[in-house]
Amino acid sequence: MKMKSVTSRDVAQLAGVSQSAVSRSFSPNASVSAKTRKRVLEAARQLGYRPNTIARSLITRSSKTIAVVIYSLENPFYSSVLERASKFFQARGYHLQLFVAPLGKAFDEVIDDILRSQVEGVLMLAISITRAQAGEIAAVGVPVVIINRTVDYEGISQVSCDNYQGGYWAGQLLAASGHQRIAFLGGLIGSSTNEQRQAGFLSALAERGMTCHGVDVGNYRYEDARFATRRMFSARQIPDAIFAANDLMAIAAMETLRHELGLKVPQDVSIVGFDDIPMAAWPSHSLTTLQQPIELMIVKATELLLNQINQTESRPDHIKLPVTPMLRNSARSASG
Amino acid sequence: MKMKSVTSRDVAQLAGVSQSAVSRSFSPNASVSAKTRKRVLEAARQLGYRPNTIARSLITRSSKTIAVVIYSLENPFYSSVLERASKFFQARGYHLQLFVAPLGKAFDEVIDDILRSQVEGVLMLAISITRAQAGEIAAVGVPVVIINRTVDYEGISQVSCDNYQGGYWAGQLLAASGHQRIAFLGGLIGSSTNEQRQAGFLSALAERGMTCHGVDVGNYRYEDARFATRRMFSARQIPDAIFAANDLMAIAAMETLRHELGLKVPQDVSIVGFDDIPMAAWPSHSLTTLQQPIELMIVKATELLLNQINQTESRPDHIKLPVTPMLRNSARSASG
DNA sequence: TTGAAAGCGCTAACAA
DNA sequence: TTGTTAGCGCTTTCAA
Repeated sequence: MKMKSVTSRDVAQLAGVSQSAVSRSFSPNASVSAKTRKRVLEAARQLGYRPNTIARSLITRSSKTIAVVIYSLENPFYSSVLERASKFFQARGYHLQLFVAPLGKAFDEVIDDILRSQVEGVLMLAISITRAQAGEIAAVGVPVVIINRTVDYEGISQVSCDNYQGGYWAGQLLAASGHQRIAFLGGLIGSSTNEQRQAGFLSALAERGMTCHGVDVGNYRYEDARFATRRMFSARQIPDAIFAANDLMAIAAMETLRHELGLKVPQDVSIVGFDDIPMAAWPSHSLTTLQQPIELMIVKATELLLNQINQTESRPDHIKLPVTPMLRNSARSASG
Repeated sequence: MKMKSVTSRDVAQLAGVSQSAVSRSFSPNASVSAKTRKRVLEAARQLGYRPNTIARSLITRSSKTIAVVIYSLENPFYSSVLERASKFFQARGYHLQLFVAPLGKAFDEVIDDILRSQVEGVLMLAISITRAQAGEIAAVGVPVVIINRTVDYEGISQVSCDNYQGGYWAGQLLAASGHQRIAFLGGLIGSSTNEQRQAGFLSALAERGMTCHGVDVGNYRYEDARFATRRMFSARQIPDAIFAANDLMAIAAMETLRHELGLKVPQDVSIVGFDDIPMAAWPSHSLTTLQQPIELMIVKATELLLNQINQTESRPDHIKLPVTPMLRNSARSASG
């Protein structure tokens, strides 16, 4: 659908000025007389002229575009992050280019794609990347901030919450309230968040001389977590508490226990989640969980990115933010 | 963060060929000898060269970018739509530029912004636009498809489900099962989906000689719907059924009734929603609802957009897809 | 098949 | 403050 497309030249002609006068009239602080600018803007209006961002980007070498890479939007936590990041960047005059990361090596092509599109920064949400991939991006000099994943590569900024501390708190809560068989419902295997949450959790148990009753994997997804729950509760010795590595899985476990296995939460089984998605606060679930400081994470991540883009204090950084326990009713606090 | 940035000229020099040979080597079907291309690609690899998409766009006048405009991601239905649309376009070599539409007249600026960025198409998700705004976009000649909103402007394609039919089905179900005081929990006032769902609903009631017991507004949002529910149930005569214009509000109503007002669903109050978001199928909610054919909507919308972009059969079109009733347990089917 | 040359629409020196 | 000029990095004629 190509149209004639009005150019600054057309406007210049109509306004009876030079083409650069038109350009200047559309630059916030360029030296143009008010009179010229007025004439130009009027001519532009008449012709329906709009500066071509692409041509501008080519010459200024700044696309004012940030790539946001996300794995999936199934988890409302990341919809929320995406929405806020989007508003944040828009307010600062940046465009967002959305990439849904495919699995496997197709991801390399996405990286290539991103790099070709001349974005000024990359924001990755819960995307695990390899050192090689990190290096490839860094070589081009595009600032990257990863939210909720740790990558073993300096030169890439990271923002996450204190996953270890969160896991530790969950373990401590469940152990202290007399649970005997505490299980872990894990997220994506090998993801840093999952490992850190699990490590904190295990260490809290260990401090009380306890070990984890069992581990299964739900890949941070609802359906997978339901299967995992069924497996866990088909054993002879069933857990009396579950720490799930995110809320979506915690709720999946809760639903399965209550509506499929006839168990009561928290009377028979306590459940603790992670994230504090909106559904965790829905009364039906009333999930005890660890709240991630989503707003603060966005602010930090975007600041980091923008600072690197604008060279002000451009060192990459690793930021770890505190989590907030949300005590609701899915885990009993005192018990026999 | 500007880098030296390797250009095709650098590659040409290293490979000992002309700059245009480099360009050709990166075009799928250009006439280059295998030998030349190999030499070029090798030189490119050595230098870490990647074709600059912006420069390419400028000359080919095709940005391979689609703007997606969304109002909010609070409703998982639209996260889901966004995720699928994103995958769909990525698979076809398009980039997605995400715009979260602000309210009020700031939206005009977003439109302007979109138009300046030379996108090849615009996909709007549940965005209400005025005739004036539609005209502005159409004047530039950028194809637009709106999902889930009707706009009174030919030249803009629309894809939605049969909202009227869905509302009608809900009204019929509730009326036929003996409910006496059926209320409507509305979405965004003035939105076409809301009006159509309500109209279908009312007409089903009217056919049975019934009228709507009451109407309140939840703006398609969870919290607003909770307030609306409290208002509805503080009246002397409380409803014995609610049709909510989307699932998020239906669940909000259900939560409020069960956990705040001590009413049973569906025994005391039946609830029907619209959308069939994942949470509707969660056993706790088990929400009877109308499923929108989300996959099909995306396919149709993206096809429409791509066809218009590529001039093949380029007429704008209005597509209305059928909804599927999902009978779960939030509405009783027979009653006294 | 290849290279030279002409721009895409704009910004940014540089003079005037 | 203005116009002229030279490109940004690429694709695409046009000849060779």
